[in-house]
Amino acid sequence: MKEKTKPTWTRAALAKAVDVGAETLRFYEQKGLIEEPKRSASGYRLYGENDLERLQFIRRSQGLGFSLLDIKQILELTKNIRTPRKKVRDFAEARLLVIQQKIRDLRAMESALGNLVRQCDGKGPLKGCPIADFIEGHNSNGNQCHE
Amino acid sequence: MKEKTKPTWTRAALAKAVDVGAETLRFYEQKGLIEEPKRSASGYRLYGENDLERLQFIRRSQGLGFSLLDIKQILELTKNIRTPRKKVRDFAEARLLVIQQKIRDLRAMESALGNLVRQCDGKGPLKGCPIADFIEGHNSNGNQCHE
DNA sequence: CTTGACCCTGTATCTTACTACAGGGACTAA
DNA sequence: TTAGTCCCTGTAGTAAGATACAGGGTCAAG
Repeated sequence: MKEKTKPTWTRAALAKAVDVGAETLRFYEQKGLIEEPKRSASGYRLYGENDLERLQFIRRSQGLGFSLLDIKQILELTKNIRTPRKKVRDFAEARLLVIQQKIRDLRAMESALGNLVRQCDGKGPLKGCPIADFIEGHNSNGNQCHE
Repeated sequence: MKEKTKPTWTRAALAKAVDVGAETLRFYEQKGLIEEPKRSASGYRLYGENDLERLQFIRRSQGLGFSLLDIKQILELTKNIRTPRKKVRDFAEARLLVIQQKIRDLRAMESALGNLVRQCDGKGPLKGCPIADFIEGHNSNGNQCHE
């Protein structure tokens, strides 16, 4: 419990630092995604380093397609040192499967679009259309494609 | 323009086949994501194979984090054989960048969670906590973790 | 020839994740 | 001391993506 001079932010300052709206911080607080911050004498919220980190985690996780509820659960699980080991492990394993499936799906789409970009280079007729293939569920039939 | 006996579905049947609610089909139709289907004499919607495929594409794309608007745009682009080549290519290229970034982010999370699963195997103390690392923005400091 | 499952239209409601007031207090700079 | 810009609380509104409901027509089985 060392007590070095922790930097603090006001609401708008923290919001700016993590690139969210100031109101969003109040919203996250209501939803239990961030802790209730300390207050100044006049009742202003005063945020610390930990709030900054937590918010950055929230935004990164959202970017990966997790809902605020998902994020809340993983934060609750991991913030508590007393959480049983197995619970954290099971949660992480379940998430891992979801993530791995997403990666597989994205790679399929990447490959389909990558082919399109390579083949649709703007000249000559096409042999097949990877987008059309993808739309039709990865059946590789040589359709006509974009003139 | 061959006219083989195309299978048709009613609204509920198609909805079941692609695992969405029946009302969702009407919603997608309103939003222009699927074409207005043919109607029976009494006004019932009659869907065909192409509707099935399109809906499967929509659901896959949604699973990859694309909005209905994104999906509508790519469908509109690709359905029209007359779409200029360059437009399709540019769109695909932009999408490709987004997809590749998502894959990178997901892999970072996969790796963090994968480490957690391997290290938090339920026995002994931990050297570090990959979830905590991820929360703190990939700084690898050896924190305590879940007892 | 009725019952029950489906269909039609139009509109209303719900969830998630914000975003925007309204009405008032606090702090800073001139 | 008076703007101007922040802050407070509570509540209302928005956009996306469905999902439900009201009031009625259709159709196949028994």
